[in-house]
Amino acid sequence: MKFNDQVYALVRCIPRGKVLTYGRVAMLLDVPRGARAVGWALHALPAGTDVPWHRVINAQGRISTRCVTHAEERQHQLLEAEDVKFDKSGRVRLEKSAGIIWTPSPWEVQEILDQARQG
DNA sequence: ACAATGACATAAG
DNA sequence: GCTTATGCCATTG
Repeated sequence: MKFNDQVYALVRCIPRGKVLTYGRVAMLLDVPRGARAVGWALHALPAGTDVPWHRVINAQGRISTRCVTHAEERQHQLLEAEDVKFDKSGRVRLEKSAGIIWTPSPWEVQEILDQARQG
């Protein structure tokens, strides 16, 4: 599964203190409308995975985990541990000035995708 | 190949 | 701001 591997590889490369939206991940994977697929990939992750899935949120800066029980609190805690500021409504500021969105360089993304492709 | 599902995104009310 | 409806992509039966 290239797509899943790419998603995992990309998410793994998200630096601490930064987050990424499903749509953004899909964009980096050359699938601008593949946000759902990204969510599916993260959903397929095991419990003790080394992928920082908590750094992936929806476009509204909110936690979308609906199937996973209590994953919301989990993400909130994990992100707080990463110095990620939350709004009063429990949302993350995805403003450009906030700099919370991880914006990797094209070559970096290319490298990551290439690595995922190799296995 | 078709139909159904899902940790999404966007537009309209 | 929240709910409803539509579109999108990958996976599964």
